[in-house]
Order: sequence, then C-alpha cells, then structure tokens
Amino acid sequence: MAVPRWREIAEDLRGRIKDGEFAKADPDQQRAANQLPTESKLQENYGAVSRNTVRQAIDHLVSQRIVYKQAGRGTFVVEALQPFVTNLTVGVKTETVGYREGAEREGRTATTSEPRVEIQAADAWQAATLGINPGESVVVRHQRRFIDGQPFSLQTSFYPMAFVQSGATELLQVNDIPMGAMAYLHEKLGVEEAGTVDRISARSPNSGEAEFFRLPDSGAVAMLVHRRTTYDRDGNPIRVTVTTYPADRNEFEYLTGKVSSRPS
Amino acid sequence: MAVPRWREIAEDLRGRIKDGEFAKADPDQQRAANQLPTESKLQENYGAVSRNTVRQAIDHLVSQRIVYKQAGRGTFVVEALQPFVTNLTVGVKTETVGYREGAEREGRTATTSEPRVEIQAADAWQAATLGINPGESVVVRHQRRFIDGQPFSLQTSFYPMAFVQSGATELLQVNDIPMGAMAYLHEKLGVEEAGTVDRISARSPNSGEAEFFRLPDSGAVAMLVHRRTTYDRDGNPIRVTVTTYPADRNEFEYLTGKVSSRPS
DNA sequence: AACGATTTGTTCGTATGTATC
DNA sequence: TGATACATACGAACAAATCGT
Repeated sequence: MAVPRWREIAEDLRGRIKDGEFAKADPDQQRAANQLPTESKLQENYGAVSRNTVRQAIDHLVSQRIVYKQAGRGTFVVEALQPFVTNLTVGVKTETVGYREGAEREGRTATTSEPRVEIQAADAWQAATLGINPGESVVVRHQRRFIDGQPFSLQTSFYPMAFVQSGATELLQVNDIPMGAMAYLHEKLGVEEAGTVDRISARSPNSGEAEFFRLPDSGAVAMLVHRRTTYDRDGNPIRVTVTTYPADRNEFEYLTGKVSSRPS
Repeated sequence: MAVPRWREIAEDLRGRIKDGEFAKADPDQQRAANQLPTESKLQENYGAVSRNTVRQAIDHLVSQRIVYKQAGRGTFVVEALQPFVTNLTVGVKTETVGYREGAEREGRTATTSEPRVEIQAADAWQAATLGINPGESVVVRHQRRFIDGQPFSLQTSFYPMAFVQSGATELLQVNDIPMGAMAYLHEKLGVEEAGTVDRISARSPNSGEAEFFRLPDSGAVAMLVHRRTTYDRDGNPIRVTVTTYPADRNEFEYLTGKVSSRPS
C-alpha cells in the first residue's frame, strides 16, 4: 500500500475535473452542472471502497480549493472568481479613495461601514511600528469595506494618541474623515507624509475574517494581508494600516514608470 | 448536536495551545516540548470520545497550520518562522541581484540553479501578457532559488522569441546572464525598460511547488505569487516574470518616498 | 541490526443526524 | 413529507513510521 487508496481516488478525481468531465450537466446521471457524483456513486465507481475513503479523498480536494461540498446538495467544482485588483501604488489618491474609484471604474459600487474607533494600550507590535512605548495609547480605527454589498476587505489603522493630544481630535470621530486622514493631519498639525513601507503576506483567516467573508472554515482560502506604514519627513511613523482580503478573489497591483494597468 | 463534538475539541485545543499549555516539555507525561498529547490520551481527556473524532479535531487544526503531525512521532504546535522579506521596489538593482543582496544583508547565502530554458508555443495567458498571438514562440527561462541551501522561490520568465531573432541569442543560454537580462537587451537591441506592472496574489501550491518547498500536501501553506510585466517606452511588453514563494516564511516589501526598511 | 513499544495513518463497517429539494 | 446527499460519531483492525533498547 505504497500510495493510499484515498490518494489514488483524489488524484483520479483531480484529473477528471481538469479534463472537464463534470463541467456540464448530465441528465442521465441526474447530475447538475459542475457537480461531482455522489459519495455512494463514487463508492461503486472506485470498486466498492468504503464511503469514508471516498470522503477522505474529497476532503483532500476541498482543502486545496478544487471542490466544495454542501450538505444535502452535493459536491461541486470550484469556479475561479474574477479577481478584483486593488492598486496599491502610492500616488495622487489616498488609498481609500483609490479603492472606491477602482470599484467604480468596473461599474461596481463600493461602500464602507462607519468606522469603529477605539483607544488601546499599544501592544509590542503596535509600539514597535509606531515608534512609541508599549502601553502608550493608540487610536485604532477599524472599517469593513464592501463592493456591491459583498464583503471585500477589513481595514484597521493605528495612530499615536499624541496626534489627538496635539489637537487632531477628528481622529476620534466615528465617521469618515472626508479629506482623508493624512490630509487632515497635514492641515491640522502640519504633519507631512514623506514615504511609506508596504508589507504583503498571506496567512490562514482567523475566525472573525472567516465569518465576515463567509469563508469555509477548512482554511482552504488564504487571506492576503497588506500592512502600510506611513512616515513623516523625519522618519517617524504617522500611521500603520493593516488591510486583509480573501485571496480567492483579490489581487494587488503596483505600477512603476510609465505604464497603465492591464488585464492579466 | 448544534456544534459537533470534534469542533468543541478543536476549539478547546486551540485555546490550550494559545495559552501555551504545550509550549514546554512535560516529563511526567513523557511529552516533548511543543508536543500535544497523543490521540489516545486526548480520547480519555475529552470523555471517552472516539479516536476518529479526536483525529478530525486535530486535522482541522492542521488545515489551519496551528499544528502539524508526524507519523510515529506525534502532533506538534507549529512554530512561526521568521519571515524573509523580499523587497520588490523597482529601483537601481535588478530583482535577481536584489534578492541576493537581501539575503547577504542578513548573513545568509543565496544561490540559484542553472536556468532551464525552453521554447514554447504561447498559451492564451502568455500571448495576452506579452502582446503576441497565441501559438507564437516564447522563450521560457526557469530558475530555482535557494537561501542557505533551503528552497526559497521558483521563478519563470517569458520573453517574446522576436528578441532572439533580432540577435539577443544569450536569452537561450543555459546559464545566468551576468549583467541581467534587461541590461543585456538594452545593450544588444536598444530595448529599454520604461515601466513595470506587478500583480500579487495567493493560491494553493501545485504539486511541483509542494515537492520543491517540501510543503505538507494538506494545502495548509499558501503560495505567494508575484507576477511582474516589464514594458518598453512604447508600452510593449518585454518580459513577464512569475515568482512563487511559500507564504509561511516570506513577505514582500515595497518602499515609496524617503524611507528605509524597518522590522515589522 | 533487530525488536518491541509507541504513535499516527489507512480502511473498513455501521448507525444516526441534518440540510436540501 | 419523503428522498437524497453530506455530516457526525462510534468501534475495530491492521499498516507504517519513529525511537529507544
């Protein structure tokens, strides 16, 4: 038993899926378009194997986002989603405005929840990235973003509390800052954005993300994580923004030089 | 049975792991550092539940990269890897040189395999991104990259065959182009890089990637995918490069303005 | 090098619950 | 409401990997 039976079955099914065997409906077999045979049919199909073994094979394909299952309905091939491309190039527009315009350019409607504003004691990571001491106060602004009513991304921004104490009290307002937070800080305090550092990573969704984005809890869909730290002319951090996107329907884009965005 | 037993067990274990219960060795229980109790111990622990139920709970944690299992040894908590940060900012250095210097800055050694060079008929995607017709020839250069001997990334570059026909025959050489391919094309043909478009996405590893990076085939580790298209002054594509990295130990970085890379 | 103990992996069978149509 | 299909759960046996003796 060098290679387990469930793996043989999984590989065979993967091949049959790739060959498009389940792409179209099959009225003879009472199979809807895109649907795999039922577990009991597969049991016969693969020589009176146990149902548990078939299920293990299918679960393997589920974990790789090749198929998904729905209790009472059946097992279906995952259809690739048209990715929404977020342009992260630092440029004329603030990132929030850019996100809205990017959506509208494709004829979609972007909305955001009212921000949830909190004051937190900085943990080690917040302190290190904001250049303050752990335990100092941090303004946390959290927003949920939607496109065409569908959950799109979760964004959390961190500002040192010192800005509020210096008079930038709008940071605590529980609604959008229309001109953008950076423009507001510039106007109010003369704080000027001089550069940014972006970090991009991917990880499994946490439970809050899985719920908001309605992701399967199997961990099959990863989250893309975009962290942007904005610095002033003296190299001091002004803000840290962390935005998470489900990786099955999102891509990031950066432009350099004289180019325009292209399909890919 | 609103919430299944295996999920209760999985959640409980997740909490115990987070609380560090298994962080240190426990000689009384013959448990190595980082190791979870054995399946049979957990069976007793959770009230004479079936071993299969315990296994389902653990498999759930495996799919979320919280633990990993090794046959004959046990189940262990995943330790976060120190991420290697790849700076993708388009700047003075070519990307290949930047990768090498980034590694050396951290006292690590970067190596690459000899390139595998192929001529392929362009598929739909290659044709679209390179601005040629499907079926036309494409030069494909593929390299495996290592850091300290560990597999680090897989890179594949695509060039229109027209460059070779115009005299840039080095593109077909089965070894590195020391000055960098872009500099070579500039010197040989006067082709000049005027801009780039980067796309970043994440997906499950394919079988080749899983083997090369020695990833668990459970799909728990995602791949970060970086696609860079380089354009000349007329907006024509010169090259498309696709590089994949395992997401559990890699991050990307983009710098803008006057900043320097910082820990994060 | 061989063996036995331990631990996870594979596979079977069976019964019952829950979701969908 | 019944039929269908996936989900949960139990029990059991043997295989294969690992490790210490």
